[in-house]
Amino acid sequence: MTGIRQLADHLQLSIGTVSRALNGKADVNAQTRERVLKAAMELGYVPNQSGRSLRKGTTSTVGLILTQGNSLGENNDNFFFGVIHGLQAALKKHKLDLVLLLCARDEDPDSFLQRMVAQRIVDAVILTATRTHDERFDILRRANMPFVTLGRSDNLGDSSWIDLDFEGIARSSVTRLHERGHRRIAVAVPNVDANLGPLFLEGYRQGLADCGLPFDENIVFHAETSEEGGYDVAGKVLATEDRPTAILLIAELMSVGLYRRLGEAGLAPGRDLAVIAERESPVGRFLLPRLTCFRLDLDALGRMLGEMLLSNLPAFAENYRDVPKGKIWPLELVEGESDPPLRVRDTILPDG
Amino acid sequence: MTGIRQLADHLQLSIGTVSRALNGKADVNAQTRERVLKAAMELGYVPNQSGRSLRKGTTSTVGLILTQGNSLGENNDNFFFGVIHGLQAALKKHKLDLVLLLCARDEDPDSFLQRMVAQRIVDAVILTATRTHDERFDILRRANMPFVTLGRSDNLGDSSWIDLDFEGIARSSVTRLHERGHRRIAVAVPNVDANLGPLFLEGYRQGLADCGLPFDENIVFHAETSEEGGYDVAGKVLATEDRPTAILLIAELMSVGLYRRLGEAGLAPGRDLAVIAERESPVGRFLLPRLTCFRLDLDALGRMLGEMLLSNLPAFAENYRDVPKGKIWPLELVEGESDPPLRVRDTILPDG
DNA sequence: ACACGCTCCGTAAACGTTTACGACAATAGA
DNA sequence: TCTATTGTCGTAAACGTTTACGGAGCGTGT
Repeated sequence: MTGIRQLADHLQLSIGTVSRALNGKADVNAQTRERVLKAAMELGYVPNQSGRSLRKGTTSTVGLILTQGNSLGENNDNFFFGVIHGLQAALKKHKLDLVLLLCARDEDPDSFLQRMVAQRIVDAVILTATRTHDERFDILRRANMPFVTLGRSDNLGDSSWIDLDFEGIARSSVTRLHERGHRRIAVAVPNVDANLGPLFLEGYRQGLADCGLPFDENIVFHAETSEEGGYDVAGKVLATEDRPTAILLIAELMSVGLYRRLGEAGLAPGRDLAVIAERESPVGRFLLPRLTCFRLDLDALGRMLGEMLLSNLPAFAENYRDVPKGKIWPLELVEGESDPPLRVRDTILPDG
Repeated sequence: MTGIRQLADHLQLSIGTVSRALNGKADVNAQTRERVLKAAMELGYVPNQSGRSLRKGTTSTVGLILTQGNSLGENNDNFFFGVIHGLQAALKKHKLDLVLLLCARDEDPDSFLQRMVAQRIVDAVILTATRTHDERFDILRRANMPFVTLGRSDNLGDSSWIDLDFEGIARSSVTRLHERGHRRIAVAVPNVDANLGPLFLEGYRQGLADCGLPFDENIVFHAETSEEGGYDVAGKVLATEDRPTAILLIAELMSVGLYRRLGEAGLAPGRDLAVIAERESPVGRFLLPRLTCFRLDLDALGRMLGEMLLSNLPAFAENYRDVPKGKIWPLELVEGESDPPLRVRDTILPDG
């Protein structure tokens, strides 16, 4: 274990000078700085993080809080790793490291967060899987811990956030399906307290209103945002009287279970039930028929999330003045074959 | 921010006594300990991690190293979160925290690890996605950093490890398919340097030998362990002369792409090509036909991984003497409908 | 010759803990 | 009564850094 002490001894310098040389301070001779840098490289010296952060009062790491079961692991997994890539890129510019803090399944997310911030193991955090009303914001504000969120909430205050345009995609999906001849469109939303559920539903209602279609809560289904949830929803759809001809899924993974359930009933996705899902994924791309869904630039989203965070850190804020406080992230339709125009069967469609 | 100083002042005690009280040392009056604990709770005091770990020389956190693209994110995601659950349970008993350290896509995994261990931000690490020959072991040993690996390698030395029984499942899969009438069985292995590829292939060869079947490298396919990889493999299978009647997949996600490609060709998985995949997943469970695959107790695996790690930490080793050094983790067949007995078509099968 | 500024470097304090050590009182043993 | 022991607590050093401060050396301008 080579510390700054050993390095200084080896160089016949004081540790103060060595430290200043390594940290790029001005008052050190260019030549000796070279010597120090070279020796540090040779001896494999890396500053001890505990000592450094104790003195500086800052750890140079930010934490991405993941709550298992609600945001990751069970269902929408690959989403985060796309975001993380952009996030790391943004943080890297200022030599900030990212660590993932995973709340255990049996631990309360709020007290987990409390523990993490009190320990001061990170300088800032990124929150995901926001609830409609989220107490974690208060915890962070009390602890004076900078943060941004991926997801909105009703008590966000003036904190920074990014969220997907759930209203927009639900609304435009309804319109699209309407244009394709569908008059009875179902929707599947999560059965847990996640903020995106109400938003998606709101867009759905707006879309119905746009098209002059009635809202019927009998075809609003609540389910897990997983394959299993999709399977269950499909079962309910099949059991519905006046069966819908199309459905909007809040999570693309649901389509897998839905496809299966339809197949068991001898029905074909697309032909017998049009499907549009919230987000593009490798699974949806390789289903048959290919899933119609929405795409977003995960990398760019992650980068902006990182920049938002930086704009909240006093040390870097000056470089990020033009970063917005909040952002509704746009998604782009990816046409699959899962929502073809409604086939006219034995009768002419009522209004067209 | 309330530190131990404020706590001590508030209690009219010295910080030494307060610290000893909080840490459960013997030489402190039971009554004053109560007072301290109560006050700490009220003031919301949590020891500063930097100060604590600087003094103790230990951080009470272990790091799970994830290398994007190779182990997580792109493909086999939900696997890790099952393991992590058990892992956290094991570590929690000794108040150790788990952080996930995610190597950025554009960073070299080796230097990333080097940086992480040198900073001493964690006391120990868990390695995943082991390569056939993995230099990271040397890095860790040089740095005196305890570690365990999820996956074997040829230079493991006497380090602790757990790995899935890739040979076993490949071998038994071949036997199973042979019993069901298949004589020409293909296999798909990863196209990157991951240790599991050769192991899977070895089991495959053993299985062929057991059944008296010839090995034909024309039906050994190398591909990404993803949906896309499965799609590609299916294309190659279809283009093979003397087409195989069954295939073994190293990753369950490949089945999605494979199913699609078969569907495009008007063929049905199971009926026209029997499929067995390495691991159970929600996706496989809801495909049609349901995937035949192998199940393992992820939670138990994670727990054992945690215990192995603890047995390598001097502070806890005594409690974990009976933990083995290495373990080949067993998997159990889950029968789906993707590998039915081979239909006899116009001819009787050669040998029965 | 003197004052002054500049460059470069060493000194030492500080960050928040833990812990070895010693001090003191009270108790027990003789 | 004297000594030894035990229980409880305060003191201060230590962990590895960073950084405010001061000082030595040297050149420059007057």
